[in-house]
Amino acid sequence: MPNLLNTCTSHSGNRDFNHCSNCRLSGICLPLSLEFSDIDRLDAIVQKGKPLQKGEILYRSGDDFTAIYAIRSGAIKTWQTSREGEIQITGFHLAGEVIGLDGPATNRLSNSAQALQTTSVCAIPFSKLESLSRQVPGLQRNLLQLLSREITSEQRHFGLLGHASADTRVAALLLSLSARHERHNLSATRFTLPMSRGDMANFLGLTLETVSRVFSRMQKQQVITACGKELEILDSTALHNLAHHSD
Amino acid sequence: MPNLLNTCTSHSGNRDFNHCSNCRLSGICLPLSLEFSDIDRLDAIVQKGKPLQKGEILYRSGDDFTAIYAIRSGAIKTWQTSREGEIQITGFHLAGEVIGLDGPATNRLSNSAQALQTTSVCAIPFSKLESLSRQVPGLQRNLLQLLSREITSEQRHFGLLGHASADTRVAALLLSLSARHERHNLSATRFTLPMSRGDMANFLGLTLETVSRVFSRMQKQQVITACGKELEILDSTALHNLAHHSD
DNA sequence: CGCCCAGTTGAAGAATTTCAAACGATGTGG
DNA sequence: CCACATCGTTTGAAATTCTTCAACTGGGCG
Repeated sequence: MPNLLNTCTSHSGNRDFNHCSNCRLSGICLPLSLEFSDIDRLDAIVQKGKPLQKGEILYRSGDDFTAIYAIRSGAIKTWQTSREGEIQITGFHLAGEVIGLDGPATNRLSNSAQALQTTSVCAIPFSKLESLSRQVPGLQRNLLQLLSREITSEQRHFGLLGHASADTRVAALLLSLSARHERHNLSATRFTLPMSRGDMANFLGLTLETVSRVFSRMQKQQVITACGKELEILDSTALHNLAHHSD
Repeated sequence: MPNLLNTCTSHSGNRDFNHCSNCRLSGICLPLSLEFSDIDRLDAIVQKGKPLQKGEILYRSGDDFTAIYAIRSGAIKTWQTSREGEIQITGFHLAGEVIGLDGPATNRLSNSAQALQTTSVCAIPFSKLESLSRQVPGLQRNLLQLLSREITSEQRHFGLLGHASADTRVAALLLSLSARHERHNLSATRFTLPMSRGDMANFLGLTLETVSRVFSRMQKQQVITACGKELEILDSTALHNLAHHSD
């Protein structure tokens, strides 16, 4: 399918989608509730690169931290590797979300990031963002909020990983994806999963087989329909019940 | 035991411990590598309260977010409550660590915080900190670093919760506490656990009984000695091996 | 055409949880 | 001062859930 958000990349008009002020994600991205003039200043430091192809690596664990990345379209997975080489997926990130927030900790990225499908991102050089946010309080606030949200969303994930059944974990992930689609006025009940079963499993602290079995069970119970990565949520109430640790 | 850090609270001398510049935690706390004059400006907004007693609540989930808290001494646990009322402990925090970083996300605290022992904290009003950090780039950097470190440390916890055995989880927690004691030039091999077995279990995504069994096993294998909350690490190599998922 | 990859399904196994009982320390009231 | 209740912890045995190992399927692609 064509990447609508990027059809304007080539021409130089001022009113194309290639500026924060016209980006349809400005309502949920870093520019949120900034003045127009401030958005333009942010816009000036943001670098729009060419789209990443599926499988392309955006950055690797250990890379110098220079920028954070706002996802314009597509999907990215981030992960860490333990000393023993085991990987742990730390998140799936969709349009409007910002990644690289682990960088300021040590000035090196601790996660790696890879496109799960064709994905375009805005790179926001961090030192420039830092100095701009010193001058634009609203931007400073948004930046801190971004980091803090990452903290709370990870903490919410603790609950899943710590105390939830396999059904609950899978249901929670599906609902989270669903909700994030809805924010973009996309269908909350029908969408395609950007990641493999194995990725879901890793993220959820399960095995691939368990995730597959949960999918089968949910289909048998008419809660979802899954054909490969195409997902339809048939009974969102039931899914919510599952996500909240009932049986 | 007397709380040395607070013996000076009453008199008004300039060179007591009641200022960031003289706090023995300044090497790991927010003032890290700031100029003296800037530390004084930070100092001016920091509020040192009276110590919390064991069990006292510092803040509750849902409270308005007004300040972050630096722990001067003692220990604090933070947790969240799910919709169903299940609690998930999100962290144990020792001297030199900062909590409340979940606040900026929504301007309400999503965690609750409770003292696990007598604990004194500095409250740092966030709006003042925000404006001061606009003027002091080093402070802005430290603040962002603080949030980012929280993100990475939580991500590291994912690995444990997702893919580690009970032994590994417990070993990792003990080593984490040990390392944090060492930073304060306290014994890395002998200290008292501030939290209950149940708290450890909850944090690690296990049951109280499992944690207890792991403790027993580790004692049988001469890796640790645990008498109630008094812990001694006998074989730190073995503990490290356990923490890295071997058997 | 045949290989490979992602996913599904089955059966056996392992680890943790659950349920239950008992312990020691601490604190309270008779 | 002792009996009794409580709390945090330990330990045992059974139950459960998830994992592991293995075989099989179907689509995509050289």
